[in-house]
Amino acid sequence: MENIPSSTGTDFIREAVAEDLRSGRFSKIRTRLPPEPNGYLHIGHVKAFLIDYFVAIENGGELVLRFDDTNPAKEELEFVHAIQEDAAWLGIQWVKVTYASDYFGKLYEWAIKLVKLGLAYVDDQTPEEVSKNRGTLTEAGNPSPWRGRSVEENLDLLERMKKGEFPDGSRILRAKIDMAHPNMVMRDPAMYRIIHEPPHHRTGREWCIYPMYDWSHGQNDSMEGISHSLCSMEYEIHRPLYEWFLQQLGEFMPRQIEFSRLNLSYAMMSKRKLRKLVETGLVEGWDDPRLTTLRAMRRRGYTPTAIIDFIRRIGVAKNTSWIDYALLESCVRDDLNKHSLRKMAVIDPIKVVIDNYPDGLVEELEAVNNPEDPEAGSRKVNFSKILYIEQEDFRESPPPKYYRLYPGNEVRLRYAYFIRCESVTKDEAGNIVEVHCTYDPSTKGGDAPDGRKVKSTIHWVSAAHALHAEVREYDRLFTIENPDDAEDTASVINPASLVIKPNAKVEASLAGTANGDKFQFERIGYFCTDRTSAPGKLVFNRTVTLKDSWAKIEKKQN
RNA sequence: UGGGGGCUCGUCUAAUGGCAGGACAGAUGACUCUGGAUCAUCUAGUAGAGGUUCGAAUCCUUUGCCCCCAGCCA
Repeated sequence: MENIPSSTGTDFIREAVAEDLRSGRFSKIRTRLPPEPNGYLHIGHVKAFLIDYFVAIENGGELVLRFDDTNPAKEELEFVHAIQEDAAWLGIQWVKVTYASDYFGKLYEWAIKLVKLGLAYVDDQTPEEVSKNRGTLTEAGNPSPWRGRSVEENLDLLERMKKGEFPDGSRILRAKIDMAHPNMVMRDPAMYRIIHEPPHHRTGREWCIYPMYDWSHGQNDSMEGISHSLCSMEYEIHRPLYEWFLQQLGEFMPRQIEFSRLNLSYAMMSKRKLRKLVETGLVEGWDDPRLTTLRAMRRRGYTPTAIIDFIRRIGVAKNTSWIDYALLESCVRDDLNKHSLRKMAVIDPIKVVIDNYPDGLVEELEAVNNPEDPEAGSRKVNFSKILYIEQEDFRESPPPKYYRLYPGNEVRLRYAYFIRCESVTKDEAGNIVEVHCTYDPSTKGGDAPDGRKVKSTIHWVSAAHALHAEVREYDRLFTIENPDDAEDTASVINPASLVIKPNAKVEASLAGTANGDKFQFERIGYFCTDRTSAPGKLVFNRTVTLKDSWAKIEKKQN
């Protein structure tokens, strides 16, 4: 996959892995991608995924995609497909796809082993009792009255739990560790709980008990021969338990290493809140281009290269960090600048009439496709007497430092001619309906033979040849940096996060564009063709704006 | 308050006892047929206090602040 840049530099995880290889602790690197199929992938997952992927391939190792499907109440087949599709789009490659549920049988055998070792027991307490007896952060918990059951009774009860003899919530299997442990995770953690409904999306009704994360993840890692189980910081306190289980079982022990998760400003990362956002219709769906799900970013026009570059640039560490959304945008601009074709598009048109240009004449002018890439070649654009330019590019009374078109000023029409504004015509309400200009025929192509300069070049389209289009301008979805913290999501939605421009005019070469095509509309920004676009009804999404230093100047002036 | 983790320019991140560097953001300028891109320059940081050392972001002591953990979620 050509769009996977090899990652550079090092970090504490790569150093640890290299050291493990040197010391012989592991001879082959195998990592795993552990998504739970209960939602769509978002930018937060991408960091973890790419660390797993790159750590594997940089060391000649391999990656296993393992779905963590241990809770039938939350997981759906739909997400199993969507996750693979999104991860593949990013360019991640795995040697095989597995499921935690593939190992339910073996895991059950291991549980029996622990019971026989006297290290696990069936607890009949209600969930409330279990919770109450766990103690608090500062007080030890109380042992369950069922903690002392015989191995035989535990074995019998576990078998019957598995067969479905008991209702949900009536019993659990717990590890017997230490109810007074200062780390709450070690206070006799639950291993299996009883769940009858709904049936599991892969194993159906075969099982009535399902393992908890702690009693599944490490065991699966071990069974699959994972060398490094890389995860986020919140699992750090689970590591003692991860190691305890495998030690008691005497099984192969992978190394768990934790790193800080990605926090991105203005992005919603909470799966629960994200789902609610979609379900309440505040956004168009999981691929609404304002979201930071992978499919939304794809629809917005973000590229795998840009996203991977972004992850590379933020680094890997253990600090709690908040990444500025501007960094992501910078990566997107970087990639798109190098690779996207330039087009002329006028989003808020105003009519320009070239008074001294011959009626009916149409000229074909040469326009460069991508100044960053000579191999992209050039194209022809039609020029004629009546044009559209951007409303912003004309001012009847210009502010200081405004170099664009205004009465008496001369500018260049990109790849065409120098024009000078002579007058404007207005309707009864005083709105400008036409800007009248004259052109200098000797400046054809954009250069004046007498060597005179203009301070500004503006884009344009020929009215007779332009295509009609709808342009969707996106901005950050939220008004606050951390929308996950907002009590009421609806109240922090940025009302200007989507502005639909229904009357855009674009150059004729855009006629055959299809879903996902990416362009730079010169002087405006990067855009891509939306999936709802059709030949007679073009729709473009704004991926990201160009940097706009005039907007900055103007803002300062106000 | 118990346990675990963290604290370096505004934001991320390097420096592994020896010149605190890079990126994004910001500022200024050069260049330009995109007020884009590019290039150059600048601004800006070791949480506080002690100590060890010729030398400390790094080692020690101590204080402060932030994050995570009391699901039969992952």
